[in-house]
Amino acid sequence: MTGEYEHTLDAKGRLAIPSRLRDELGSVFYVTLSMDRCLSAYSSENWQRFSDKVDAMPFVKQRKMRPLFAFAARCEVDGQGRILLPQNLREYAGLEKNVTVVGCNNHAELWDSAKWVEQHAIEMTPENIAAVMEELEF
Amino acid sequence: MTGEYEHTLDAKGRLAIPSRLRDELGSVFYVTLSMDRCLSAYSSENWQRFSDKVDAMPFVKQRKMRPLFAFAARCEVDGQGRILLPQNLREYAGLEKNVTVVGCNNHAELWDSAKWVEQHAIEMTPENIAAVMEELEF
DNA sequence: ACACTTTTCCCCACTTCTCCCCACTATGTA
DNA sequence: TACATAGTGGGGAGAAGTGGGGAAAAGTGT
Repeated sequence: MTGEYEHTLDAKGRLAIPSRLRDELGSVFYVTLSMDRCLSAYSSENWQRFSDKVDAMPFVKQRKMRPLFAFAARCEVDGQGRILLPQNLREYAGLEKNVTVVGCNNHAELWDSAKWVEQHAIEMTPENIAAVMEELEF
Repeated sequence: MTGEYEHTLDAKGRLAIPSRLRDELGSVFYVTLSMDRCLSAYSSENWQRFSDKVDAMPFVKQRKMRPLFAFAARCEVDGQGRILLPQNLREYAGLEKNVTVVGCNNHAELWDSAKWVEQHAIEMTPENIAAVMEELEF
């Protein structure tokens, strides 16, 4: 998944999924918390893989993973390609009106547009790109 | 199982099961004690798996598991999707009126809403989320 | 054994919210 | 210009959650 897409959250808390990402996410996918006060969306297959991984962990470790499940939402896209984003997730990520959807290879991230602009400014410098490529050994 | 759902315990001690979790828990499931003064609900299949696991343990260890069985309740959901929660379990978890049901991958947890808010505040910080994701390597 | 209380369970009624559908606009394409 | 696709907004049917009445079942005491 690639690209950044600016969308708006309507009064009912619905968010349109960019058509470019719709195929890759599928008609049912999962949204949960992520770092930096953003949300991550995973396709059903990736979520299942993740869920199985946690299932195989010892009990005490499973408990630490709780927030990722407690705040996860199973989202079904409606006829217009939108999902209904639960309130608690919107609050966590500070989503009000303008939301930027960012393609991140195996998942998509949802950012408050203003926050994304800041993050974006940090990540998009030639210095940072150089550092990234270094790390990549590509 | 995912998501957090706020519900109310009525005067008769009945608790509505969130419709999103109903399919996964089934029409008959098991509720027992858990850590942090909360209750855990397991589907019949998962309860069986748990029970088998304990069965395979040495005798002395099995004895230590006793409270989990002694206080477990077999719950059947009624026509309106509710269960009747035994008094002793309600007391253990301090459930009075407002209950939060939390989806935790392979089980659901029942919390007094006020207690959950505290727990929630600890787990939901970006730092904790970052630590969890690190551990998971996902 | 009987009456009486308490608990459990089934049914109905009301309110709220989710989800489905239709309509409008903007943008891009032939 | 006509057409298709993507994104946005809103109305309304139906589901979900909540509360309460009353019959059946279980427990208690005389």
